[in-house]
Amino acid sequence: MPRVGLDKTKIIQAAIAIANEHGIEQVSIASLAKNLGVRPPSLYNHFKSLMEIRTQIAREGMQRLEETLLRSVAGKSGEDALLHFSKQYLLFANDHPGLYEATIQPMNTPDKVVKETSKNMIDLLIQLLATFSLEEENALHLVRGLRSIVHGFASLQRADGFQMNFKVEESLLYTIQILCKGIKQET
Amino acid sequence: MPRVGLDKTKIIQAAIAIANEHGIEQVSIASLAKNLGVRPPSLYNHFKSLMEIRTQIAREGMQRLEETLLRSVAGKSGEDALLHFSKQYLLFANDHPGLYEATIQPMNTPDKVVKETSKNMIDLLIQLLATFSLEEENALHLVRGLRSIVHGFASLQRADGFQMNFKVEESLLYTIQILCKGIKQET
DNA sequence: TATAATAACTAATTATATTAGTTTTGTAAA
DNA sequence: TTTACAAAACTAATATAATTAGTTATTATA
Repeated sequence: MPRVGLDKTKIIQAAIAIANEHGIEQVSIASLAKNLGVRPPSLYNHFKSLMEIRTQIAREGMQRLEETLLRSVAGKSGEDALLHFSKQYLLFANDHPGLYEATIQPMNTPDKVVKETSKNMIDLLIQLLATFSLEEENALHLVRGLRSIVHGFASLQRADGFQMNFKVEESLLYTIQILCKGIKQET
Repeated sequence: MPRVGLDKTKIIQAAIAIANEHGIEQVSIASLAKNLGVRPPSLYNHFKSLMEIRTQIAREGMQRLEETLLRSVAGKSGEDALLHFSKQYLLFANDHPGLYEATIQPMNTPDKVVKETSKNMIDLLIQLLATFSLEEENALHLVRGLRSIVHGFASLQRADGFQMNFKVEESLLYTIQILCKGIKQET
């Protein structure tokens, strides 16, 4: 019975690797145990349940995404900021598909940390829109619109909903540009 | 052993009901059997696997959604058509949450019928954008943008991603209006 | 060195999908 | 009307999953 030396961090890292390679639904106690060279019940020394592991993945995902987005708009404003925000959002979903997947699913399962990080991202978008000096209610409408656009692109892209042959990133940025044209006209 | 008189239609109807009430992930051989008053293996006389049942739900969902959308834009064009399209898309996702959920998931699982119906919806959006006489490449960008918007609103709404207190439908329609403002300026 | 915490284990429970093989029912032909 | 057959529904069994209870052994520390 040679001790493997597991801890929460190693388990979550393995879980994220599985999620990114094979999808979040492939993260199971069984697959994790096999990957870590351990029997399934051993994982219960570190986590209470599979759901707790999934929630932890979601937290990590949200936090890394938030950091990425914050970095993407540092020192930028207006349309420029929105374009960089959107581009990095899409890239993140592309580079860490399982992690991104995990961040969406558990909006059902209300985890405090996940929800709070999500709220931070909304606040960030509100800040980015501030440059356009919209009426408050309209700004909130557009925050939803922007979230929908980036999330929509991220998930439809992953789902291969876009079967056309030219770049998805271009489409996203073009859409944001057109939206900004409309916003500028509005104010 | 009194025969219950199951058939594919009744099974799928029960599955859709479960999906709409409790989510697509709650549609299982076990839950279906219980609902239909039958032992789990009996369902295999009608479907090869659970996946086949889920695929069938997705097909139904896509077909009903397509019909809804076609009806929503009959006799309309331009911005008006886009607004009605979007509104009905969101309503559909709202009224048939499980059915809508089913239509998204299996973009991974490539089912011919589902993909074809999906393509029809893209073609419909292309038609709707025709009024704006955009360059072809830009029109394709915006088709993706529009799909992302409606899908983004539908899924974020469902996931309770929108915790603010005013109407989601308004936000969607406002976003579409702003986008149209931008489109008109583009051409 | 002895002890206490705990990592990892085995064994067992419950729930799931699925397969094989059996019984029974309904229908259609003799 | 009877017979025969296709198929609906069943029982029994297998495989895999999550989880719990209880055991053993390792490691850190007192």
